[in-house]
Amino acid sequence: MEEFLHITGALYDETRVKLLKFLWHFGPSCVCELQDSFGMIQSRLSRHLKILKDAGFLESKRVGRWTYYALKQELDGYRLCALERINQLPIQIPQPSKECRR
Amino acid sequence: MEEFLHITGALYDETRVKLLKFLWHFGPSCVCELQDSFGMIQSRLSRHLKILKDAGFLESKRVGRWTYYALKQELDGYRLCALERINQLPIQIPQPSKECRR
DNA sequence: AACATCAATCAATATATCTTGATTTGTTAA
DNA sequence: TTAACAAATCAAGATATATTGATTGATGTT
Repeated sequence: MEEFLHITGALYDETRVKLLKFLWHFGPSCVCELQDSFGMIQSRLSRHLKILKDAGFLESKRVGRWTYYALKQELDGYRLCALERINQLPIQIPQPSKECRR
Repeated sequence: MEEFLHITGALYDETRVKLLKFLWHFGPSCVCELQDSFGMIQSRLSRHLKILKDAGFLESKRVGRWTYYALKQELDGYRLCALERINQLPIQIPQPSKECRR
């Protein structure tokens, strides 16, 4: 139960849904890129990324000063089902910011 | 997006998850039965049932004084996927109360 | 009609979550 | 070592959700 609520809680936020779709489309991104793309301050994004990571959707890798977040490769049935649904949603996600891609 | 958040919001609550599993196992139930089984007051259950209904999981039918809530027959992909996951969860759900089954 | 029963809704409080700005931690470059 | 940058964490306030008890609405019974 605890894990299920953890997952659904992570999915119950517009920003996090958009982050999942963004990462699906554009691949691993550092926080500062997401900051640029989404026009949100750093602490806000860090928090949402942490929630998605803790819920088992994302993994992170530190490269130098940057931390890259990406969808986990092996998503189980329910998480995958949710992700597929999210990708079908007709929602606008921001474009990746070019200057921050490294 | 709105609908997706509506669905996930409905799933993000322990009582509602248990209600879904209960209704799956024991079929249509009136509010007063759920009241007995779950040991919760009426307004609390009414509210949760309304949320599940509005999110497209339940339908209700009035029979005399009683309102029976039941899982919708035609659940789409994502709702069905969530429901299957819920039924796999190793959680305790209350037994149906015998005196209120009519 | 008067009353009892079942359910929905409302108001108030409690609890949880989100957002922001500031601080702290970790890394790289000068 | 100092400075600059990227990210994580913390504290405070704002917003949303949950719970309770009371009220209202609807149905059935006497």
